[in-house]
Amino acid sequence: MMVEKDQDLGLSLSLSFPEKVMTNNNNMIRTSAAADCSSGTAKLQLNLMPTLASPFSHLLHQKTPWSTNEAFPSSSDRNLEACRVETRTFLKGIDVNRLPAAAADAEEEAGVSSPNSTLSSISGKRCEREANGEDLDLERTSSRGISDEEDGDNSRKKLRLSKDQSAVLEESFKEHNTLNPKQKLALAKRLGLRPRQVEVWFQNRRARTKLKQTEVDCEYLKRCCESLTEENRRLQKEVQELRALKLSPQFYMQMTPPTTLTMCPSCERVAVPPSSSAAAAAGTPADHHHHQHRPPHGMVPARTLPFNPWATTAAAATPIPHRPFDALHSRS
DNA sequence: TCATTTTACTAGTTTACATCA
DNA sequence: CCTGATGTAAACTAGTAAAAT
Repeated sequence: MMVEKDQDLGLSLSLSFPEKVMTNNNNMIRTSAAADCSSGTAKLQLNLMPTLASPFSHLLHQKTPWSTNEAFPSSSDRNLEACRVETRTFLKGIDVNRLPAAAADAEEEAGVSSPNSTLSSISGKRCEREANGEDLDLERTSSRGISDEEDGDNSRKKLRLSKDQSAVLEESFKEHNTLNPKQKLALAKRLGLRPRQVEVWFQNRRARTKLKQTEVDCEYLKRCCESLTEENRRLQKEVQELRALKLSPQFYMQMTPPTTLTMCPSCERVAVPPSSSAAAAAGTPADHHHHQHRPPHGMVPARTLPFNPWATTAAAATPIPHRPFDALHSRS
């Protein structure tokens, strides 16, 4: 899990989306997530890859848990559904999805690759193609694999795919989430489906994939937002406390103005200017270390105070905590 | 180079079907 | 057993972008 490292998210989070994720049709779905889809949306298991700049940019072709049959949607649901379909099929004694061989061959011979231009399509730009009434009739009959009397009404029958058909389609989808015309025809022939059905299945499958991805992305961004909000809250509080301390006269009298402070980039200790006699007498960082700590060029101290609460002394050799505020707390 | 057509896709919707209370 | 609500998947529609003509 990437988001469990909240402290990493705090300041160095990069929320970049994959390039063209929503614009390039071909690449769009290739973004994927390693989500545990067996749990739907509630238990999204973010497997967001920390090595990538964007957690959303891993490819679908990578084997993700939920791109497999058993994980998407859920193994139980799918198996259950498959069992249902199988039972139905068995009871009916005929697989209604099976396309009559002649029809399948006819469609294959047509060699049409376009979804909407396929004669198999009753949808899409159908009206433009309705001139081919003969082929449409063939389509209508063969697509349902049912008798002509049922074909009379305009209600479209939705025929669930069998377990085997779904499995093969899933397998194929794992290999490539889009199909070229040849693959589509081959798959349709193998499964006894119309190419249009195979195509629709892939379209819907891509849509489901994307939906899942969106859910994962949403979850991730939500967590990022929470983390950043928390960090922001913490920093605001810190600022407030620092301001309060700064306004306190007691503190103010003891404190060297921040402009006189410098921090050694190598040891991250705060140094006082060498002009400070008190600091020099106390054996200040200047002599604990390999080089002189001076205020940055052009930074003239507004005033020199005898005691610098932030400066380390030789006696107190412990490194100053990274945050001055923490140092102040530890002193009190 | 520009206009038109074709192709392949997406997002959103509809519909049929299964399940469950 | 019936019925309505609900979820899911197959199928559809409208639209877009890119390639082809």
